[in-house]
Amino acid sequence: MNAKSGQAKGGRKPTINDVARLAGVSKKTVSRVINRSPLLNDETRERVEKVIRELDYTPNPQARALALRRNFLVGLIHDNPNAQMVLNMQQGILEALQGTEFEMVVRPVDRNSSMMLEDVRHFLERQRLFGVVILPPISENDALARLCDEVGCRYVRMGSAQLDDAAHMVASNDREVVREATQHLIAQGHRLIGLIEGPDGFRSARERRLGFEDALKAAGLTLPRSLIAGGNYTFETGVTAANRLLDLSPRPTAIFASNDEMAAGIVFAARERGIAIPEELSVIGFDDTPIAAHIWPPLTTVRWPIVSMARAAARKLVGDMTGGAGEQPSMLPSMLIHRSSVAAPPR
Amino acid sequence: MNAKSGQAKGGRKPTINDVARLAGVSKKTVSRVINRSPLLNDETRERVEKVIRELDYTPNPQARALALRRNFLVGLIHDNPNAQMVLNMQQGILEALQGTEFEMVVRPVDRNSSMMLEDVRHFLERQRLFGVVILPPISENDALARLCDEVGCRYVRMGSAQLDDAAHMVASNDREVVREATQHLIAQGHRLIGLIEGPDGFRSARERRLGFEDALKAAGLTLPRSLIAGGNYTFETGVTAANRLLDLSPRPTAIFASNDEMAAGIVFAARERGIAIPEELSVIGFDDTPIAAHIWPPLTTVRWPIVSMARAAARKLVGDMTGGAGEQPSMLPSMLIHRSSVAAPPR
DNA sequence: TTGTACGCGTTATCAT
DNA sequence: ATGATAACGCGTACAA
Repeated sequence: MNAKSGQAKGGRKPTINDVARLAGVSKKTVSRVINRSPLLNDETRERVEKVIRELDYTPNPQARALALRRNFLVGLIHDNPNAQMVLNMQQGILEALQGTEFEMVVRPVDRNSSMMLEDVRHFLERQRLFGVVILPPISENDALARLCDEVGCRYVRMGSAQLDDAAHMVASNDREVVREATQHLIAQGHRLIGLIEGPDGFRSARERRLGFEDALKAAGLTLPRSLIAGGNYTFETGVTAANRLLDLSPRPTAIFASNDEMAAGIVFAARERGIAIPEELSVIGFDDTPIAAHIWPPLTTVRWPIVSMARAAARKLVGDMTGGAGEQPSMLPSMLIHRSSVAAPPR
Repeated sequence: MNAKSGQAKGGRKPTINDVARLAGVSKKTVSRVINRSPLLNDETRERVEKVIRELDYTPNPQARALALRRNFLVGLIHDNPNAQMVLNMQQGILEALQGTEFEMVVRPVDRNSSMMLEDVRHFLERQRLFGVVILPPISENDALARLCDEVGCRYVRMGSAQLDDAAHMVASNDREVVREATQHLIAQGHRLIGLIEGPDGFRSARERRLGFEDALKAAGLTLPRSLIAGGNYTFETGVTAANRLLDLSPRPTAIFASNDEMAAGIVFAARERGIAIPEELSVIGFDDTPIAAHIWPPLTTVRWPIVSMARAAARKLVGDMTGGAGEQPSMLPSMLIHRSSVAAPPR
């Protein structure tokens, strides 16, 4: 006679055996209830579910992971330097995982490390994650996506454009919304508009630049190379790039920066030089991170629907398990947020 | 004859059985090698380790979790609204976990929810975490710490003062460093110094206020109630509180804010009113989040050693396992960072 | 539709 | 010091 023949007691948490015994069925039947097997007598199911409720039974995740050779963990792979963005993504993912049996494990990677792919492979193979959500910019790495496929790990990538099929991608319409933003500047009367780009090789940088160019082209404006400054998505490079643009003569009357950090750098540089914003210089950023609203003047910027995107990505990942939150969108629109950093150019 | 009698092949990852067979020992012996059992023949150990290397064997975490009734996961419990701080903590924890078998799972909680404790209990009991790191301000909740004890989960709390014994706490010296910061203002000649507090019930808010008062008292200055404004650690409450203080007559010539967000609010409010910083108003913040360096003028502030604290906390948690990074400190000092928001008062 | 017997990969018990 | 055997809690062939 072993311990299991007794009632669940002594602090021991109830197991599937306890449920089976009390419900007068076999383990397998309980297992079927847990896993929502369709071929089950309704009556039996209800009896089992009743016992589950009474015992407050929850399946042991470790045991399930071993048997299924798959953990109930969703990984978040990122190499994003922007804290607010990463945290918003985490929030979105966690919202989607709310009430499910999934947990989120975070895995930062180093884009520039030669070991990156090997590290991730090791991670995925060892932990047997249910799936991963990959944040930009590392999400643009196709080799990483292929690696996930190889090791049999589901994935959803987030980014500024459709880099993958709908099942594996949640994107925003960066190009379109930047075109809108630039058109807004043009509509205010600006003709000499500078651009601070994101780093080479980033899809987001490219999309935003394309949108910028689209707007100028549509308005019949030319874009001299000198009005484009390179940045690295950091505040410091924003300052440097802004200084270069503000040294120009004639000086641009407006600048679009590919993200808020760099836009904050513009404001900083302008302030140092005594250039008034928006009276003498209009600025538009991108992301709508808190800094955009907290500097002076508050920045007109583009709001990336980060939380919704992350939520959609996570739902896409676990959707089939949790009984379908239905089809998840693969494209979520950004929108222009009007604050106080844009005005008509000085006359 | 079952599959295991063959060589490890066909993409199957090697198991402890493969190692045992090839090394000509039993599973248990391999297990002893993995778990660094002291009672082992050196010769045997080396033979096993050689096979482990050759096979590139790694123990299956899911199986270990089931057998040990303990997952190799470190939880991060937080209710912190400051993204940069949370992400820095994550970074510190991950640095400590680097190269170990541990992963980090993130768990935000709602301080104000009546279900908070129940949720966390459920989480801890289900996931059988190895341990958790608890971030402020939820780390100040003693009931949460007791809960961890109850369910047999190790924990380390982070905070602004020693709230627990050294094994369960990593703190900073907020009170002392705020005293220093305030003394710096006094040394510049300020006599009318305002304080924007953190929210009631936060230990950090209390410690920082005490440090502020310490300095005034030591300098023989009085602190009229009107010079203390309440805040909520948010930018917006910083603006509101600053406006109240700046309406005073005579107006304070310096303000210490209990965090950078609120300090940024002061700068914002001053800018709206045309009050020049630091010429007409000196400001000191706390935390040294990026915003402090990115607004104009760059903020003098206190740098919290967040990453180091988190690293120490995580090491404290897993230290006994990973072969001891030695004793971890329970107190890490903050330091004053001098930038451009402090000057002598106008005469 | 339901149950039996076994596998998942590891650690623990108790021998020797 | 080492090994045989039984847990750990759940899923799955395959039989009934």
